[in-house]
Amino acid sequence: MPIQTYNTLSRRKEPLVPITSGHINLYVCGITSYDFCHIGHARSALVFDMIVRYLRYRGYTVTYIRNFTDIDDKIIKRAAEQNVDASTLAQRFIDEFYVDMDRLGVDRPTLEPRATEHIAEMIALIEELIAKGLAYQAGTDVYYAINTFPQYGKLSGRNLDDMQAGARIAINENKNHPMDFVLWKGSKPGEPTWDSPWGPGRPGWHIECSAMSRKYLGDSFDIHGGGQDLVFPHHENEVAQSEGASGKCCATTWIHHGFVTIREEKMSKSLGNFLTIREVLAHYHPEALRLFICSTHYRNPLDFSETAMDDATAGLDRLYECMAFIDDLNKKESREGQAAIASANDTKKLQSLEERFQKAMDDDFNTALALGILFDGVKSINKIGQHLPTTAALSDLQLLKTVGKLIRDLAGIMGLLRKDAASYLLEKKATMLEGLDITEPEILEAIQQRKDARTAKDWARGDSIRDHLLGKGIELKDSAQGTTWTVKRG
RNA sequence: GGCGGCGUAGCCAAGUGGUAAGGCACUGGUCUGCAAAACCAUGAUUCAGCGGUUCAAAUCCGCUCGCCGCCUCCA
Repeated sequence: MPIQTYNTLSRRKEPLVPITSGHINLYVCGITSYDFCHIGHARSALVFDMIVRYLRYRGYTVTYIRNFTDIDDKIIKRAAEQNVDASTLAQRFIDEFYVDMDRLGVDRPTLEPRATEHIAEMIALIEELIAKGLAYQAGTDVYYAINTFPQYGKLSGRNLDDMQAGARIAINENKNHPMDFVLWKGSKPGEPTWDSPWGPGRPGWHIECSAMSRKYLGDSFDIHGGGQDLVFPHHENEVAQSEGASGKCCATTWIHHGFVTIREEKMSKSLGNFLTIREVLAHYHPEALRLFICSTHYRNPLDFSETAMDDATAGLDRLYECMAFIDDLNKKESREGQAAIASANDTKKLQSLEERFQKAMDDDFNTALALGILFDGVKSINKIGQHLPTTAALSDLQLLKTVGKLIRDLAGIMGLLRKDAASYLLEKKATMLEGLDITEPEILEAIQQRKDARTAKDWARGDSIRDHLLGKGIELKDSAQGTTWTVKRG
């Protein structure tokens, strides 16, 4: 049973059948680099990072191309405001983008081409379109004549008549048809320019992706991805350009992810209600953001809130605590003949975990369900761990360790559990401690005092020390191995 | 006006014809001197509402209500 993916083009789930067996060519529209990235950009990067990792886990080799738009109106405008040139501004925010991606642990794509490095390819493509009668020059601009592409609208599911009824399109005297879009714009004084057969100018937004996807992946490739807002006009126009030029289907499958909202409202630059990745990471662990993003299906809207991030953090802690328990099993004594604790039901559940995970992910990358399966595994592990005797059965230990490693590997596809569990918990403790009015030596001192009091069976004094710590945000846990402490959540 | 999506327990969220995963929160129990953590148990006779198809519907069809996105730069 092949992986099923929802295809925007056909509006349904379809089996993913690569053009070249065993290999997936993927092109994703990346950022326009003129500002810090917000968590909507993070969703895009994380969703496709997950998809690529899953495809590789399933045995495909993947060529993953993600571009940078490093020349565009917004970049020019922002650069002018800041009195720097456009390329300097673009480079600065590409650098900042990498800072964010590295903190999120996003793997680098195979190639990250930039628009400004592919001007020649774009010019060649525009010439090809003109030669085929699909584009025309008007003054110093070149436009795509959408009337020449009968299938225009097939990706976004709309037709020209409907769109004109909306009539939110500014009239441009140069265009033959109001919906024609620009392939090349003649430049105004002071703007970055490149020479072209139509005079000095710069490329329109859509042409870069057609030129670069074609250069690196060929006329036809497997998956083209991006945010839902790119469906129209960006991807619709890409289809017109690429398929107009090649006469072939450009991408078999189109994958579009949903938006991040804040207070149920789409987060966007124009609304000014966006949160940058670094603002979020100042308060939350990168993996908590990843877990949050994987907690719903990639096509659904996702509402960002403190509560949601706290929930995600609690879930991540639960996963790591389980991993820490598994790691500690190495110190545990075992014996071959010891009766096993694991019930038949739990054993069965744990043994089928990978199969269930795959089934969930094969169904259009259902990370929400996949996470549920991992948590279910954690529950079974904890249950067995709860009843493990001092000298455990070898079979129990083997089962726990095997499944623990499996959960870690599978969670890794979503970018989770990539840290050493003990380090994660220690770091977390240290970070949380920073915000509190107490230091670790003070806590350890208090624990020692309480221990002395308890040894003397002075429960009242022991409890008062514990309550005092709790008042400072420190929770104690007594166990056979001694007393440990954690920072109270919330 | 056109196109598309969504509405499942207090919150988040799977489930697209066979009798409601998982997480967070809450409550009771086990454990503990008392706690905490963990575990166990409990929670929707029900999936926005109303009708219809079916032996069977959260899942299919119709209508109603509510919310959201795209149609303009946008992940």
